[in-house]
Amino acid sequence: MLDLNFIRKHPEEVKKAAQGKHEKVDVDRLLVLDSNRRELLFQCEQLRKEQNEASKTISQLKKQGQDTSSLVAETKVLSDRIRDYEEKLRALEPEIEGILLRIPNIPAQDVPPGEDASANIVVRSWGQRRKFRFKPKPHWELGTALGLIDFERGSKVSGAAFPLYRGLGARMERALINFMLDLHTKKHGYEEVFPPFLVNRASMTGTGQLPKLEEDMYKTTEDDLFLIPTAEVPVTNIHRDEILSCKDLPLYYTAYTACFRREAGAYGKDTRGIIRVHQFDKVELVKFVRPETSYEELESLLKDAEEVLQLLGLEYRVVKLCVGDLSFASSKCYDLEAWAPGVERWLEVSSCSNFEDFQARRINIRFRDEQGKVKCVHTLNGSGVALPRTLIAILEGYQQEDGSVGVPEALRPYMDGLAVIKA
RNA sequence: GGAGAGAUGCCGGAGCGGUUGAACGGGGCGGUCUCGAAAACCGCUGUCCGCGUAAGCGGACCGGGGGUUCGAAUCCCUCUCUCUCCGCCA
Repeated sequence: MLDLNFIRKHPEEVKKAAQGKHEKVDVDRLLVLDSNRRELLFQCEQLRKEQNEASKTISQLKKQGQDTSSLVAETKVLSDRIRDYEEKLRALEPEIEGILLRIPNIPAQDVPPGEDASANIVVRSWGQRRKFRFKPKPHWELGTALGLIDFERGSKVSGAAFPLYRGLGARMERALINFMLDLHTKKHGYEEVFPPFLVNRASMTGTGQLPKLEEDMYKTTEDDLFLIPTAEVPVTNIHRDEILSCKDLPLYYTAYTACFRREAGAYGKDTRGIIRVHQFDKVELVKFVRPETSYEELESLLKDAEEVLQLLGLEYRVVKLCVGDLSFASSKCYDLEAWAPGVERWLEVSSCSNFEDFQARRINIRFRDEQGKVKCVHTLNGSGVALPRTLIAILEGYQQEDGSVGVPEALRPYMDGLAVIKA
């Protein structure tokens, strides 16, 4: 959510940002409603003042044993008028709130212009392209042949795009999770948290998934709980409605969670393998920081995620998203894409964003600075990293001509020293 | 799932429907004292919104939302959460 004050002062900037992100919002309508609201509020508060004074007088008169009936009658009229105003205000607020919640965050200065992913900029690349002397297979062939992934039984149990990992496949999944959590907690200084996988509506709205993406979420209608599409939701909401001490900042959290996505708009896309699935594992990084440090913090968060891929020996590139590809809530975002030689594609395994104060304002996370002033924190998050596509990059990248797959050195301690997965 | 109790400021904890933004205690901050510290004493200790360049003025807030009333932290309804007991259960 943007600061209403800021929108009042810079409506054109807000409109431009919304347009750049392909969001339709009626900023002019908001400004009209807002000015109506303020007018009503002022009137209402004047009346309340009168009412407060009258009440005080009544109280005093009663103590003196005097008759108050005429003043009470007068104040009754006042009270009714106040009620009128309150009703008008109450009628106005949902629409204001509604528009406000649908206005996207403003891209940072250095975010490149552009309509879609084709305008994104590759900032850097890491690793060497491996030369194969045979045609590398896609992961679904490798995974099935080695008994790591059972697609048929997964869909029997739950449906399409619910892979069942088994044997060393399941083991490698767990190895990856542990490896990443250990790296982020022991080397990068994050606190490990294990949050609930179902969250309430307030949390979903807080981080911006609602109201926009409701149809993309699994939900339990009975209890109005949502299955988290990312750990960002529960972890960022840890500090909802809190005022932190400046001594607490910065806060770094890392969390493993399963993630659930209906992928409602994506039917028919990436149907094979585990590129796009309804349930997947992810290790997430979340930061709460002082505003003036958030862009440095974004760079270091990105590096923390990159290190995962480096230690796994995976070729990847860092992509800076253009305005048109930037998500609703973020000011600036880098994607990490790992190379998958079997499907011959760059796969997005991480997305690292700075939201500035957009989420913090929406969910009320602030801090008290050294002068005692209360300000919004800046929030950041990034995947560190998402598992299925990382697993793809490993299986396809480490495959041998005989159909076996090498285990990245960094994972071996988590897999009883196993170096090769053979049929 | 059944029965009951509760939710107040940074924390603990009061609060006959009428100067209660809220007693009292603790913590924190500032000051006096001290070479320094402790102790003691004094003062301060909220957030949001509106108007205003500011000082300031006004309004709201005692879990959330409604209601009764001239007036609600206090009464009523409802929701959420916490606790105790019973049942069920990984």
